[in-house]
Amino acid sequence: MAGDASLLRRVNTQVTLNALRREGVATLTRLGRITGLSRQTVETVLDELAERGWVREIPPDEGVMGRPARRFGFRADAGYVLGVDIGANKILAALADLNGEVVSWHRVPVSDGAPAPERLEAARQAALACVDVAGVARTRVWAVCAGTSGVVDRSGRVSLSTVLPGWTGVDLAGLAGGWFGCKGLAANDANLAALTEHWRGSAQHAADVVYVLVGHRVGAGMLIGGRLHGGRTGAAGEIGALRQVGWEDAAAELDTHGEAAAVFKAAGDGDPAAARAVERFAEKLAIGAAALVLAVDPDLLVVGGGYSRAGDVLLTPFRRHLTDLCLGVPEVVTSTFGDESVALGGVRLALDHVEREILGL
Amino acid sequence: MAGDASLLRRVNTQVTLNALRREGVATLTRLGRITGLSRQTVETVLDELAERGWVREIPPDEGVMGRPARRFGFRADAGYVLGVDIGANKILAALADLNGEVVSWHRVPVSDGAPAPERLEAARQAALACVDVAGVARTRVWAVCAGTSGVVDRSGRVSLSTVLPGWTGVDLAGLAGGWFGCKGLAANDANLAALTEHWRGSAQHAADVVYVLVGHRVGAGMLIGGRLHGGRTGAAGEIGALRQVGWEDAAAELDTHGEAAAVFKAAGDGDPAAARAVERFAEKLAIGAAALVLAVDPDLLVVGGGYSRAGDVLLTPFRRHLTDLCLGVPEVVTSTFGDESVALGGVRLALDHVEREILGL
DNA sequence: CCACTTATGTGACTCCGTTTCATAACTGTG
DNA sequence: CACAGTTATGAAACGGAGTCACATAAGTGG
Repeated sequence: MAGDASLLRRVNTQVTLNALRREGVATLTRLGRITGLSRQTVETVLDELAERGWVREIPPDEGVMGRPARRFGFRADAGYVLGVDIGANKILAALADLNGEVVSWHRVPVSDGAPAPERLEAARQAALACVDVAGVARTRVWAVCAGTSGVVDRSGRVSLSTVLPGWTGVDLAGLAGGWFGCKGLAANDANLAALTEHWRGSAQHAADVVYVLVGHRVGAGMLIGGRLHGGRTGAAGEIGALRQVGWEDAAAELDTHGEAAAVFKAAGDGDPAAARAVERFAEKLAIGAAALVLAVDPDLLVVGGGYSRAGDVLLTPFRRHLTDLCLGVPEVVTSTFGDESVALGGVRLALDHVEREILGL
Repeated sequence: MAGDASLLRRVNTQVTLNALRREGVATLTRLGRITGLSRQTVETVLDELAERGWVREIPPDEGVMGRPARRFGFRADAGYVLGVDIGANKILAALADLNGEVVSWHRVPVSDGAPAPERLEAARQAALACVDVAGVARTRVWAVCAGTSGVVDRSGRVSLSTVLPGWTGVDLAGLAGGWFGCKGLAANDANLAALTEHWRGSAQHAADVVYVLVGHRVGAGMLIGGRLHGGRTGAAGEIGALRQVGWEDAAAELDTHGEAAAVFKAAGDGDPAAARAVERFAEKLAIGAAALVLAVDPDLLVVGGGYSRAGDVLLTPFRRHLTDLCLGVPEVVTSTFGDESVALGGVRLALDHVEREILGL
């Protein structure tokens, strides 16, 4: 609780490292100015960090006035994190360095009805391949985070899945960690997508975000205070379970009109039957979204998932119904990421873990 | 961002002060053991705090072995905070010291239909009287927090009130601060009640709490991560606004059966008509509660407000319907506080402000 | 009154960070 | 190519904060 002098050093190390991560490469003097520390302090801190492998000294810049300054760079390649989206039809893995820059993608198809062991094996293969083709040693993966549809509890177990066969009860976090002998995490896909939008997408400046994942299945995730909010059992956002909301059959009903993309297209082209179907879908979507909006009153509502590509054809009626149902409607935007958002969210969550647990704080 | 030696002192001062607040009165040696600091450090810190008025030296304990130890006590009476519940029929003010111990209550009735200026004047009078009868100088009130029904935005303005006449648009926080020339805060009543339950009631060990305030009017508040979550506009929890939920008319419908307390009593005594009315009320309540539970998946659901005194007569059907509607139902308990919960929540919120802004951190 | 117990007081010491000033290592210009 | 100008490094002195060890003070209990 209390601190002695070493606390000061820990704090300043953290501050310096963060500054360097933002800068990429920086001289001692510059880091001193940024952090408010003296050059000497920054120097000893960086020498320590270099010894521990977090930071690397880089040859001085040439052709500038004055004595060449010692330069340091954050070793983003000291470790890696992996995000894996385990979906109904595909598995997508993303390997990123400690700056969160993705260095390798790997996608494999998987069948809708694949039993859990087959899906898990495919995920494992994809994860390993993603790392191997990047030429990264498997031991340098420090954390893995899997994302999937369904309810994922705090420990990373799938406690309920209605779409993937045999998926309920799978200990995703444990298994994913086992692939690389590192920390394993798991979370709901909509939650991870929300995290991605907050990290690099359209929700960057919002603290409280509701993300509605609209596709063949409809789900929702949320961020409260900039942090993922899963709730007691990981089921936060599962408003679709409420009969009065009817998310369960909204997509199913739309499907009766044909391929979803085609229905949206037809509606956009003025086909009245398709327009009515989209209208009904938008209304059902809006009821659930309204319940979430009224419950948490977010700064922003992000609509993502495959069907969000329909754009205004879906969004316009959706906004209209939402305005009808809510007191004050937050800004509604579409996701800026496609189907990489879940894997990227996994990268972000794994990175959060690494920053907290390994970089210390 | 970065810190020099004085940061260390600030941290350790904070730690020591917190320890002393928990202990009430403690010797230097004991504080040293608790905080992990050396006796010397604790001593200089406490001498500083004594000089600044936060802490007072207390005559040594007698009749114990060894050399008498210097003892210090937190000066809980250095400042005070005030919580004011501005309700439809009453105004209740609570004055508390810096330990949160209430030293004075003051209650005044107010008419249902009183216009805003009259209600505000009554609140002001109650607040001042509450302080005056306690013999506390008005200048020693460091923060005031008002609680009221309706939507209260971040700045403490009532942005929407459907029950109190002329209430929409009132700058409660500003006015309340003006009464004592100190910081003024304002929040929704259900939110404050939730805070009280988390502070001293049945929600002490829950991080995410939904509080449903059940009375003539039904409202909800919530805590996320132990902190009040108001949302963008302060409307978080206002699920009653959704037609599909029907909280608006739930209470109104119950009222057609007579005085609510009497209806609950009759239902408990086996009157079938009353039982049906309660059943319908419980169901409507449960639909909204289920929406909140599914949205945020809290650790705990607290049922409070006047009608919660009905106990199991209401709670049993409520729980049944909730179980029907939700995936996994959280623990459901009744509030441990009566109608003081809102004023107490005001005390807590004001205290939070004082701790953050004045005690520093 | 003396042994025992417990807390205080003091001085030396360590860490960490800052300031200051001299010095080093470049660029570019006459 | 020497020299002014610029920018960074290196070293030493210093001060704040915390710790440790040990001597000393002020009680209690027989």
